[in-house]
Parts: sequence; structure tokens; C-alpha cells
Amino acid sequence: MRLKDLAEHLGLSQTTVSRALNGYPEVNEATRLRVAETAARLGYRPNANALRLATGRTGAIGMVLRGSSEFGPHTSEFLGGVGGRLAEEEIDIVVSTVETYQDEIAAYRRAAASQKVDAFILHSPRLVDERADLLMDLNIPFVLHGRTNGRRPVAWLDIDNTGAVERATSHLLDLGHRRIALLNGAKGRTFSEHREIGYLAALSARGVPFDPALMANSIFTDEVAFRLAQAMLQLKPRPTAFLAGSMMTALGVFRAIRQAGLTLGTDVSMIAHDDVFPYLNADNMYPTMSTTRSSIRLAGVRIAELILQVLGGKPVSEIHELWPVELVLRESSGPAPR
Amino acid sequence: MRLKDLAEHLGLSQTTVSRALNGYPEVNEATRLRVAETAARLGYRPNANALRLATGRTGAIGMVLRGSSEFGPHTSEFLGGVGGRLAEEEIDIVVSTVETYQDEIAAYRRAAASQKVDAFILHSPRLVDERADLLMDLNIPFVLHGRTNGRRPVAWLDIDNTGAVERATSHLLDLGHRRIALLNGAKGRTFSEHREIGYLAALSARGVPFDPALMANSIFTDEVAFRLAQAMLQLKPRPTAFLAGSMMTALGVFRAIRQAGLTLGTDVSMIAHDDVFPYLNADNMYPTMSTTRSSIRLAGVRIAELILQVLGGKPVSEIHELWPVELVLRESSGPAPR
DNA sequence: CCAAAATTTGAAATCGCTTTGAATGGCTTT
DNA sequence: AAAGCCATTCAAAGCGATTTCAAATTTTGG
Repeated sequence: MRLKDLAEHLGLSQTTVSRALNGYPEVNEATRLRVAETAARLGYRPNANALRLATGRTGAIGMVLRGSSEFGPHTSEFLGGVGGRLAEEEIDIVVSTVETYQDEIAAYRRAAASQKVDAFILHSPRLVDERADLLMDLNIPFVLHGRTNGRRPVAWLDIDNTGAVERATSHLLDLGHRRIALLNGAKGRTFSEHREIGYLAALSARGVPFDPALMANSIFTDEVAFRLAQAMLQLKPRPTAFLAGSMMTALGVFRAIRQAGLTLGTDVSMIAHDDVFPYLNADNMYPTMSTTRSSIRLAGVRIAELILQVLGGKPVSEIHELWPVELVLRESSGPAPR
Repeated sequence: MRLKDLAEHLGLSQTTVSRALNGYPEVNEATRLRVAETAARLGYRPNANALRLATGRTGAIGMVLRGSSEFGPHTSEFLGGVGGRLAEEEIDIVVSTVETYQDEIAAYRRAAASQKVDAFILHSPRLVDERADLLMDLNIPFVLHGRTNGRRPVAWLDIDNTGAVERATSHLLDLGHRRIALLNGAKGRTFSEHREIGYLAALSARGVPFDPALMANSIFTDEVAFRLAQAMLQLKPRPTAFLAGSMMTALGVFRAIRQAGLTLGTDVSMIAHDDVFPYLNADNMYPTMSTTRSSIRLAGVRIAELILQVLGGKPVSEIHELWPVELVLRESSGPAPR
């Protein structure tokens, strides 16, 4: 069922039918109704590719996901948020997966040259990140989930990682902890650097010296976290509190604490960052987990909206959102043992 | 940079350039080289939409993800597998998210009418599932991840859920367990029904009566699993073993066991189904977790290949794969207490 | 009642590619 | 030297929509 068929069926020209369906003002109301009704009845839908070719708009936004390593539970939650919002506008998401950073760059170039999407969501930025510059040079709109250092302005949404960790660290210091371990994300990634800044700021504000042995940079898996926490718990004196970068990390730390014969919440405290997964609830852990909390799904929803704004022509220099992060205290964080 | 520009730049017709780039035989080898070299140098890439319109092929496959509820860690792992394989063919994945079943049906209809994708991956099937029939009626190719009852043949890949649970149950029975709880997935979903069949078969083979109180159908979150397990552990006599439907479920059950003052692996045994998440490793749990294991990522990779076969014209009646599931015994499963 | 304006419709160009069918020119064959 | 073949190349016709520009019709106003 093409536009042409529909037009013939109606005894009208393609022009009029097209206009009627797209809400142009210069078409008789009676005609419009007739067209709309017939189109619905026959289940007509414009061919997406013809439409894209004609308009230059694709009705799709892109997201490049880097292989196995970065493809975790965060991704699907975030995607769920983005997709849910974009679905309302009948915009779909084109995901390309790549293995290496080089592939990712190539993927952007390809997508730009072949005009597959109207815009991109750029995520997992590093402090210095050429991808943002690349996309700007390619003249393809995007919104950044996170932040990056760069001279030119970009649209971004980020959570206040620095503030969150600073607050969590300060709280632990208030509770008397002096040996606080930070299980952070990969070095160079913006959020990791921001968290480190918050951590160091809180320590130095209290005059507590920084011990490099208490900080680690790694991916957020329970296994790696387990090993790191295990090693740290061997230190003398051992850390009395952990800041876990993610809920997966928290699970690993928890296991290490238990295996060392210690009790979470009394012998050792922990505050974990919680992206709010529906299938892993901090409130329902045992003991319940204190967290710095920010829903990554909601961030996805909002980023979808920002994308729409960018596509709508709003200047990217006006699109910046820094979300505060809640500190939710539960049973896993308590006074330092003495 | 359009084909036309490239052609002018080369002093050739669009026809020849197009042919040269697409490997048609009737073009002079010297010309082909010159064209290829220039195209690469100028970074020419055909406009995806024009190409799609002209060829009728989109170079994309679709996947509809149902809202919050079904969008878990499995999804991203699976997507990672699919995407990785399809990336090699420069095919991308268009994901649409929907909230309700009705929306999902509508999404397929829309996608079909507007020809956005060449094929779909259909997942999370129910025993009776109109979606497969719909896609067949719409004449759009697809591969089913899982199975469904229906008269017409479809291409599918599934894991042997029945066999896996039967084996796991039998093993627990061999260890002397008689009260074995099954935390299963949602009723009506094929994999749940298949697992139930395996469970019941193993019980009846040993003449162990089935107790409905020991079986639950729910989504796979740690929270729900915790509550269910907690309730079951109150039963007298209480279950001595759990079959957990997923790793998230296992975490919840684990918590309930601990909270009840019991020890996993001695007081209570557990075998969980493991889809193999890189960030949550059964081998690194404490105690290590016995599992029925099948990588959902690999399933994704293979499904991508099956999609390619379907698109290549292989009859769907010849595309069926039932993957065996490994039973990996670790510390969480031991002899029944006496 | 007629010219001018407003409303409504349509023919054809356009988007950037593939592909059909025809044309060109050089070589071999008779 | 004419005829027939190849090997190359190209002009033009699609693909299915939107959109420009023009035409037809109706309404308005004097």
C-alpha cells in the first residue's frame, strides 16, 4: 500500500493525500477526514525510507554501545528510559555495538555519512574525549550523558558525582571512620575523576590523610570488587568503611566482608552508589544498604527530552543539567568500631 | 558528498561509480581501483535511506522491548551478543520500547507497514503467542528466542529448560532432598512452563509428591525472591533446597536463607539458573553457586546468525536449535540435612 | 455581475541511490 | 572492409515519499 495506491483509491492526487495526512492547512476539511478515514481503514503507513529520503529526517536516534565491558545492567536501564520517552514521539533507537574505541569512532563517521540517525546519545565520557569533538565536526547533534572537558559547549546531563561522594565520605568521617576505601570506576572516566575529587575534598576538609592503598580503579563487577575488598581488608589497620561504585561492586565487597568474618554495618560500613535497578533493591538487602542514589532510568528519560530539544533547535549551550544525588542512609553504614 | 558529486569528481557516470563500488563485474579493473581509491579518500558513504529506498533492504533488524518489567540484565547481555555479530555485517539494531502488549502488537504493525527493518527478533514468548502469527501474516521474517506452540513452523533457538531443571531437580533428589522449592518465572511464559515440566517430571520419576506451596511464579528480582523464599522457609517442614530461576532470584533467596539463620550449602541447598553475566559470577559467590548455565550472550550471537540465514532465504522450518544446558555443581548444593 | 482574492487541488521536480536498456568503441572474424 | 562481439560506459527510469509552483475552483467585495 503506497501513497500512490491510496491516492488512486481515493480519486485524489498524491499531493493532496500527503498534505491531508500531514496536517497541512490548505486542504479541505471534508477531504482531510475522508483521507484520514480511508488511510486508517486500509492501514496505510508511509514507507519510512522514502519519507526519510524526502525529508532528510530519519526519526531515529543512535547510540553506540561499546562491547562486552561497558555493556552492563546500567545500559539496559538507561535504554529503557530513553526508549520509553522516545516511543511517545515514534522515534526509535538505533544501537550499534562496537568492540574498540577505534570502531566506535568509525561507527560515528559511518552513521554520519550515511545519515542513519538524526542525533546521538553520547555516554560514558572521559575527561578528554575526542568523540564529542568528532560529532561536532561531523555536524551531528548529540546529548552527552555525563560531562567532558572541552572548549566548545555541548548539551549534557550529569549527576553530581563529586557532591555525592563528598557527602557520603563526610558522613562516614562524621561517624568516626578514618580509613575509608573508595572502589572507583576506571581511571580517566569523568565520573570516576569526579568521585575522586569529592572523596579527596572530604578527606582534606577533615585533615584526614589520603592513603592510595585505599583507592582502586576498576570495572564494576562483583568479582573484581570482591578481590579488591578482600585485599584491602588484609591491610593493617584495615579500612572500616567502603564506598562502593555500584551495586554490583557492593555485592562483591559485602561478600569479602562476610568472608573475612566481619559484619557489615558494625565492623565495617559501606555506602554504595545505586543507579536504581528494579531487580536489585538496596532497601531489601540484608542488612539494608546505605546508598547515594540516582535513577539512571530517569536520566534516560530526561536525556530523551533533551535530544528532542536539541533537534527542536534549542542551543546546546543552554542545555546543561546537573542532577543532585540523594544520600540514603540505611543499616550498612554505622559508627566506626573503636 | 553524494554519489553524483563523486561521479563528477571522477568524470564518470553515477552508474559506473555505483557499479564499481558494489563490485559488479562489468567495470574495468583500472576504473574500479580509481573509484575505490577516490571514494575512500573523500570519505564517501552512500546515503542509507536512498540506498534502502532503492534496494528495498534496510540493513537493520528490529527488536521490541517491553517496558520496565521485562527489561532486565538479560536484555543487555542478549543485545550485546546480537549486536556484536550483526555489527560485522554492518547491520544495526532498531529497538523500540513499548509498555503494553497492545503497544507491542501495534509496534510490529507499524514497523512492518513502514518497512523499517528487514527482520525481527521475537523474544520472551508465551506458550500461546499471537505475535508469531502476526509477524507471519505481515510477511516479515523473524527468529524466535524461545519457543511457542503454534501450527506454522518458525525459526527458533531455545535452551533446554525442561532438561536443565529436570537434571537439577534429579540431582537434588539424589542428594536426599525431598522438599525442593522452585522459584519459577511468570506463568504462561514458555520457559516457565518448560521448567515446570522438568521439575514435575523429576519429582514424579522418584515418586516424590508435588507440593504447590513449594512452587512460585514471579518476576526475577532479588526482592520478590527474598519474600517468596522467606515465606517458604517458614513452612514446616521447610524446603531443604531451592531452584532459583535467575541469578537475581538467587541473591534474594540467599538473603532469606541467611536471614533465617541458616547456611547455604549445608542447611539449605540451591541451584540457580545462570545466564552468565560478566558482572555477577557464580564461581565467585560465597559460597560458590551451583548453576544450570547457558550464556544468553552466546544465544544472541547465534540468533544473529540465524537471522542472517533467514534473510538469506533458508527455510524457517529448517532453523531450530535447542541448546543443552550445563549443570555446574559448586558449593551451594549439598546433601540434604538429616 | 465581474474582477480579485482565497481556497483547494494537481503535475512535476526532488531526495540519492540502483538498475535496465542502449550506446560507444575497439577487436576479431569472414 | 563489413559484420559481429566484447568490454565498458552512460542516460534515464525507477524506489515512495515531500514540496514547489501552477492551475482550477470557489468565495468575496465593490
